[in-house]
Amino acid sequence: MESLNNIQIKVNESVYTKDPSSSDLGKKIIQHSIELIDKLGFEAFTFAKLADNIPCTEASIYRYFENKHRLLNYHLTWYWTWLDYRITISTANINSPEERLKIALRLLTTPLEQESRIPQVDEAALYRIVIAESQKVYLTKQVDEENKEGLFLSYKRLCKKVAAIVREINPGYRYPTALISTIIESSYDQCYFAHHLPSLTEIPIDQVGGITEYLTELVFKVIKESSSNDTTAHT
Amino acid sequence: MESLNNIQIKVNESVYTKDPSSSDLGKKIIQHSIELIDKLGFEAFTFAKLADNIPCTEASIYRYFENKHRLLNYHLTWYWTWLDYRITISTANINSPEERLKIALRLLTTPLEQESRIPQVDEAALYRIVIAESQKVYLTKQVDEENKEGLFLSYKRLCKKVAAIVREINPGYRYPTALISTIIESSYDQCYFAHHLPSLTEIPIDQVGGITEYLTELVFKVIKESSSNDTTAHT
DNA sequence: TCATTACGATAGTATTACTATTGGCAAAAG
DNA sequence: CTTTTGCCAATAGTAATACTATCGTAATGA
Repeated sequence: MESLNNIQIKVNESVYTKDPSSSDLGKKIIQHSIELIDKLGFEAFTFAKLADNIPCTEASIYRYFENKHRLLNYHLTWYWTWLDYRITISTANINSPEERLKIALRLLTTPLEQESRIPQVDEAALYRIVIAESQKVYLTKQVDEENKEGLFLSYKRLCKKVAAIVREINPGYRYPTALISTIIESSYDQCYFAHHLPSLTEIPIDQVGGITEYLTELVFKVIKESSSNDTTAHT
Repeated sequence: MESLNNIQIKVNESVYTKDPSSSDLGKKIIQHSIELIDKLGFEAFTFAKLADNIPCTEASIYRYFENKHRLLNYHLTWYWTWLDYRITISTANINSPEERLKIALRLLTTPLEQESRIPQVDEAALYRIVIAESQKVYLTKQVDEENKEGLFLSYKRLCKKVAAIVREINPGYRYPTALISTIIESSYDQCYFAHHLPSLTEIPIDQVGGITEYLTELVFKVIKESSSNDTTAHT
């Protein structure tokens, strides 16, 4: 239950050059970069534009983050760490693994609202960044090195934690981690599709719990113990 | 069965400025860009480097494609159109919708090998591009405009076609299109994870049919008619 | 033969993604 | 009360990127 210590959401040191939570400028970088990445998209976002917005100099930003990729990683790491924390506190003291899984799935698949106890973070904007940009953080030629540096630990921890609940419910299911990583990615995909490519999904934008319902139903059907299984793939 | 006409795999006109299949240089652009994008990754790939490789001038490439995004779109459109075609011919004359779905899922989730009847296309490299870069084609700030231009029709057609089989098997299932788009994206994700972030999946790199097996089992469990359903999400 | 198209060659521009250096100011240390 | 240190602004500069524009010529085709 180590995530309970992270009330302030500490991000892995290898993500940044200098800890942005340690200074005023650092906090402004975080806050303004969320707004700007959300507004411009990650491709069009640059440190020069961010510096204009804060305002400060480009060079100062480079003292906190090696490049804009690391900054994106910071935001996602923060988000996944915070999710992990919320899942931990929401499932504590609940015995039924089915109930715990339902709670975890709801938290995993529900867009952030501005319920925020966390000040100065526009959580709705952060969630839009997660939806639209999160894959770009590992779909690069530097994945393997960055993985060695530990830049994806928060995501892995999150998957692992929820997969463990699946394993509790049905120890015989062969793909718990794959299932949970599938669910996380799908919740982002389906949310994006609902907004931009609606013919790829039945889930409407406005229906709040739509994605949660779709994916919760999916997970429970998939992990339910089946008497016999006639779906072996190869012909 | 219109896809049977596309034996040459025609790509939607709005993707390119000038049809690359109409000239030698165009074909070289296609062929060399597959190699280069695969080698460098889409971010580091530039028209200048492609021009050096072919060799030709940068300006000449701009006569075929407005920018590198459109070129990526071309490759993915080509791939999805070809997949659609292969699914069509492989499922023709098969009565059982279950059997047709299994075939479609196998084609959707299996990496391309160099079985190629299509000359001068490095299909293994193309498949690596699909895995690592396909999301980047719609995760941009220009999605909505590009969608209006019809740049994602091939993908939508593919989803729709397979979702129709799902609907045949279980007309009561509420999310056939969402399920298929989930499957397609997941097959790319899981393949990528297996290679670069193996702790996010149980599927090993070397096991050829692993992803197909995982996803086929998942789909059939999900669409199986269930007598009663106690997995409504909200607490 | 005349017009078109295809392409190469060359040139130029604004922006991006950095790196490097200098120097001021404020807080902590001696 | 100094001195050091760390933090940041200001300035400068660079190679690469993502284009756009113009001109000339060879081949194609009607």
